[in-house]
Amino acid sequence: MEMTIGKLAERAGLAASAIRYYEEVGLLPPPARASGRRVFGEQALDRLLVIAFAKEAGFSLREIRQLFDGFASDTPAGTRWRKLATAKLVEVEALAARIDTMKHLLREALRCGCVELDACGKLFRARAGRLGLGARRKQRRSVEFAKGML
Amino acid sequence: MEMTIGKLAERAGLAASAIRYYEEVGLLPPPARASGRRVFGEQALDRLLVIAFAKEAGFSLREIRQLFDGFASDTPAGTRWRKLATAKLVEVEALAARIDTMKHLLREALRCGCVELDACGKLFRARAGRLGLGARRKQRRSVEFAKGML
DNA sequence: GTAGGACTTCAAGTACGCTTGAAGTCAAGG
DNA sequence: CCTTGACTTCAAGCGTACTTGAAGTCCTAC
Repeated sequence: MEMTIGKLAERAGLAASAIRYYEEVGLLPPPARASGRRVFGEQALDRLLVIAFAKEAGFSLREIRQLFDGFASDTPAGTRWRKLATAKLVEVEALAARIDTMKHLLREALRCGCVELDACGKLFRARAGRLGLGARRKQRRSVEFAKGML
Repeated sequence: MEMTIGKLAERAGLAASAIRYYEEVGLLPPPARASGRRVFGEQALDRLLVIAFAKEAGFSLREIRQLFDGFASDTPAGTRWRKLATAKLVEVEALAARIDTMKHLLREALRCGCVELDACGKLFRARAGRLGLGARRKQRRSVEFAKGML
């Protein structure tokens, strides 16, 4: 029933350091201690499972905390997290569109017979507008979780 | 024909600091100087267009440099970059699948009537295996460019 | 001659999700 | 008693793609 951080880490498939980190950022409630060491119950594992699920679904740790906060002090009951999930779904769909663009670009590039680098550049000149070049669109990175790939 | 970094930045839709950064990491050849200041020709803009295209297609700056290196010392001619692009296409398709999973998870979550947080955790217990939980899959992040979202 | 604006360099900061290292503590086993 | 192993804390590091700030230089215009 009760376990040390090592056991919990093993069962959750995480590193112990990750669990400490989750605690530090408020994703996991501070567990009981036995002579300094953390002692976790089964609900800690449940929590980690929910976190894993949310991560899989595309939520950042910060967002997951908001999700959890939404559970606690809620209006009707489960309205807040539903809002967040819906918003995330929109983000994910936008991301899917983005991925689709990538696929098209890659296939297009593979079809073109570019051999020389700077020739390609000249090629792009003609249709630079399509890439938003010169448009100086301001970096609004509202899609928090996709940072690595914008 | 010749321009300062400010003009180039404006035409490319980038910040001047970004251009300096590209030069620093070897994406842009060091331009000529006039009393200390960088002086760029039109090909610099071409280069930036190619870089923008590659970024759009999902390549990291490091990968773009490899792409460029491939152009220089090549075997048949344009074989190396084609290899990289093909590999990237595979990565992107994997990513698309990942996004699809996210969509499914989100929709599933929205369908479920979870009201209490820890109840959800118990729910997940039953099918934890599906998430790879407890499997301790080692973080092999070969999909360099998608880091922000794993 | 001097103010302004655009440029220069270099170091450090940003966000995210952890990991790693150093130094110390604790209980059990030989 | 002393080693071993698992734990503790705290600080710093990693990787990506830049941005920001400080301090200095340079040309032009007034």
